[in-house]
Amino acid sequence: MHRYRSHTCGQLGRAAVGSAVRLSGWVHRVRDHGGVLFIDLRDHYGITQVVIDPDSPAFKAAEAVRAEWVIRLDGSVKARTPETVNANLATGEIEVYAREIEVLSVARDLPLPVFGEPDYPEDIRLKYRFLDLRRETLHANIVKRTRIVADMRRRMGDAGFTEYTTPILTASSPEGARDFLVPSRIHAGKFFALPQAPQQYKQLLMVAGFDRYFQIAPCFRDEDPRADRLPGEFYQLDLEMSFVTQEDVWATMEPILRGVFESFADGKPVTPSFPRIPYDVAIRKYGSDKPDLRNPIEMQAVTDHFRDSGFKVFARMIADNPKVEIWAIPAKTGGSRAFCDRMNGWAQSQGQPGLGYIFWRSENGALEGAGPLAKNIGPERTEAIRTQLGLGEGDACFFVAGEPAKFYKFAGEARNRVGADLNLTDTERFECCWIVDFPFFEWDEEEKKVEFAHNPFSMPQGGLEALETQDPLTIKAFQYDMVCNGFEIASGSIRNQSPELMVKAFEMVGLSKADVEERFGGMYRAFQYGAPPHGGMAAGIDRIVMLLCGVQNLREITLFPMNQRAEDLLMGAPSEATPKQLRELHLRLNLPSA
RNA sequence: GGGGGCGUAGCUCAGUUGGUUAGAGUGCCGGCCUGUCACGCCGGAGGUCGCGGGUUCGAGCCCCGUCGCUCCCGCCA
Repeated sequence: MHRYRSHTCGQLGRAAVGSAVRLSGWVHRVRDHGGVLFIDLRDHYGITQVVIDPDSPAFKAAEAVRAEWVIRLDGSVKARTPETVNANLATGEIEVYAREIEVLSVARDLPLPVFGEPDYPEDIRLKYRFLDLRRETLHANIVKRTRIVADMRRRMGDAGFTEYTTPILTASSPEGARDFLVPSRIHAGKFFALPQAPQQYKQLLMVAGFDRYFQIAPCFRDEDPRADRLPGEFYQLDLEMSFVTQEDVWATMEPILRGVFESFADGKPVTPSFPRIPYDVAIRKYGSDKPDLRNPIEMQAVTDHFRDSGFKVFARMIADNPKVEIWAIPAKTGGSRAFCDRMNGWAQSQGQPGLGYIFWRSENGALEGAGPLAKNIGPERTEAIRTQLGLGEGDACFFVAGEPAKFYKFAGEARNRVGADLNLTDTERFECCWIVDFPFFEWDEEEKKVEFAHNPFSMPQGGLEALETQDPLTIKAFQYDMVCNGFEIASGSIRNQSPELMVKAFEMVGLSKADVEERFGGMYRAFQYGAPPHGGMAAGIDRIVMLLCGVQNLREITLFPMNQRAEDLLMGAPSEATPKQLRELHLRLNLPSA
């Protein structure tokens, strides 16, 4: 018999009854009845109930074991009597009667219980991550994550992609996030940077003639964390294709990512065909470039109904500024004063003056719009708004006014809140879409100049001619995101591989040809020696796994995450360097004074 | 860098208007218990009320500062 086990703790069932087995695992739980004693033995695969009778030679040893000790035991499999079967356990039809127990490793008092998974402070969970990871939920999430990544690899391979690895020690990129720097010993005073993404490498791979690259790529950015953004490092399903239009990228990647979602959604429906929503439309309908389409609410402009109306606040805003619009957020089933007041209060807590509303009720058998706005604008205009939005008795509508560019974000949040509070948002599904036609440039209010809206690598729609003739702020890019349930899960573009076009685009944001050569020297050089048209995207693996595991925090799907302050409490990173290390790296510390 | 929330037993939390010896559940230790699977019953240990200062006859509670955790804004091409 094997030194440690003949079976795993998740393996034994009715078919094994009568056989002699050897199991090893952790003591999950002990139930000591004085006479008979039960041990739930746990390993990666499951839990098996072990029974130790008083006449068993193992009884004395069994009385001594404590939670999370590692033991090996020999025993025989017996069927449970019908009334003692545990339907909640995969092995619940049997139990193992132990005759010998060997303690392989004892455990001190636990700083973090495994059994029961009670809520524990984040710092203790991270310091004792090896215990935390034994807990069923987190353990299962990590396994699921690995299976999702394996599934992505398989689907990418099946679609003709090949995985190439790119350097981890690379050059600092001037655009984008803050880099992690690694000092060079050989080159005094110079630094490598960890890649924020393999963006330039994958484009160079296209120039080098490798078609259809992909990589499960580690990415490093030294930015402050969020619940959906880990500090330091994260992973992308990164890919690039040559001789493609954006239609080709969508047609290739949509089935792959839909397939991944369908395989791991636990039966929840996934959008069968992802709608393609232009950026401008998404902003107007949903107030966001990452709309949650589980929420059926679509906003509409109702500016004309308030023009010259009795509601002077809005009417005056419209008259004074041609950019002002009034947007309506229809709220089916929200037609109560309590709900409308609650939304109004929430808006004020968000720093807004308030949130105007109308709600419709039946008065003496007639449908009537209620609320201060309805009174001010009168029944005709109220009815016109109701008709436009398709609302009825028991429904409500909220209004935001101003320049859309300034309020759309708040409107989008209000839309989310209405959908959630009224249970209009169906949380038991995955609703995905493409957001397309992102603007190429945007207006930088602080610097008072045009700036790249996303990145300087994407191709402007209309090419050189558009750059030369069009109002820059109306130029779109071949730039797209994939969005699921309100999260941006992927982003990509058709790249600008023309040196002339790159220089022109940079000139428009106030940079010179020399700047292009300095910032993207390798790539700019490459584009002058036969660059294929190419494009691709990168999907955020951590966020996708988070969605599929149904958790709100990336630490629930990451093996060894850092805390909010970007420290690894288990390994004690970051840590101080020795004087010798610093000397070799030609570094001297200049610490902030306390 | 800025803002919000939290900080009382190992853990989750309660703690009245500022008033006697700061409690419960859980975990831990000991005892009892032959069918439990969140086993049950009895007992015990366990507290710098985050830390420092202030107000007060008296502070877990009020005030000021500070530290830690967390969420958000900035940031994240």
